[in-house]
Amino acid sequence: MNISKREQIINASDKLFYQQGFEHTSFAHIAKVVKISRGNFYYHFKTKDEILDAVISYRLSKTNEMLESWEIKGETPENRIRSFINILVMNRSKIKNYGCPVGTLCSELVKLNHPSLKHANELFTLFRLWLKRQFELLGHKKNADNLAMHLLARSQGIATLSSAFHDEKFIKNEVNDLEIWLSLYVNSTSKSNKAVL
Amino acid sequence: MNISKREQIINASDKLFYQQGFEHTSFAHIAKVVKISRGNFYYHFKTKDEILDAVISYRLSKTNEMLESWEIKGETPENRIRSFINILVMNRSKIKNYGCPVGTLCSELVKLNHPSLKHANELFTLFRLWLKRQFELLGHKKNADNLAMHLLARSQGIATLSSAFHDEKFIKNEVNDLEIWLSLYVNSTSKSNKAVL
DNA sequence: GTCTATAGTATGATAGAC
DNA sequence: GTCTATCATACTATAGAC
Repeated sequence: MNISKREQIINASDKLFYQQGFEHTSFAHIAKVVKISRGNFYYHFKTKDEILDAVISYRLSKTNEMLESWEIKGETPENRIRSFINILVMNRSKIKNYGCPVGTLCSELVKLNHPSLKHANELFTLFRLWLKRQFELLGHKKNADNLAMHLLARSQGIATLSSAFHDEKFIKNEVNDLEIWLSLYVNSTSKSNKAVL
Repeated sequence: MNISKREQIINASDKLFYQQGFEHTSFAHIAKVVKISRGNFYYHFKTKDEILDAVISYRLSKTNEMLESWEIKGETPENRIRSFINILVMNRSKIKNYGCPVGTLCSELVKLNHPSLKHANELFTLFRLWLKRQFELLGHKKNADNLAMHLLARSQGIATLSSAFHDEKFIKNEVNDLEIWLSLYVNSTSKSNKAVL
């Protein structure tokens, strides 16, 4: 199983951008990991922004795969949403160390006023639309997008504080709350539960 | 009213670190804003990390002042917590553009593995302990710290998504939910409301 | 496709004149 | 206290040999 140099670069960049941030990661650093010279680098990517876009595209396709697998695996919308909530627990160690890969990338690109922010944002939109559909299937037609955004925001906040305080246990506490929150929205109309956000 | 060059540097850095991020902001950039030469800079601060620490200390003292004013102004713990929630609305324009100054700084320092992360974290801790005290006064003795962390996380998530989607309206929606959430915790024991997180 | 060599720029930081 | 000049380093990026 041979993996192309290009893919190796994307994989390494994906990891490094997550762990060290985009700007802080240099060509030299990526080249060192992939074990190619800095000069050879430019055969594969002309600019650093090109790598960023490739990494975002890579993450988008991985995310799409994940959402599709949840779609197949989860028998009810509730179970599918639980799959989303559970990535916080599954990745708690990484999140504690580096935060959420989507949220921290977008935050950085916002500050850099980077043109690829919109591209990175598609990662959020992917989750947003997927969650929205699940909530619609639960009967929350009008409220679905708000609920999706609410759940995304809760997840982001959990990731931010977990990494700031370097606290894994906090994730479990909050995920527990999230699951209780979700159960209140299962098999209920959006009207009757408006107050329980 | 003369403001010292040192203070001018701290003010400018505070703003620039917030808007552009710490690493992305250079001495040259700060010097340009303050209108001093890059060389003169080193009379006031020996290293860039020294400025960061000064900025964090500055933010800590400003935050302390704010919390004390809420303490005096707010007649009930509920009102004081509402003051906290309302900074999201008050600063919604800045938050939309640059996120939360505390959260985004900590996120960046986490990625940089920067020694001043602990110092920056004191900003979170300041809010955390203050909120914890308010929840204790509301009768939630055992749950107070969890509630404080929960509220902090909710705020962080709101700020992150608002800036990622460049959406101000989302802040108002979520703040509305937060206020409903808070009202459920006013004059109630922690037991009876455990399920309404 | 991979390498070395190197250009050009910006950075953090220092020395010393005024 | 403020300035100019300068250094060493790291970076993105290019040119050209193999």
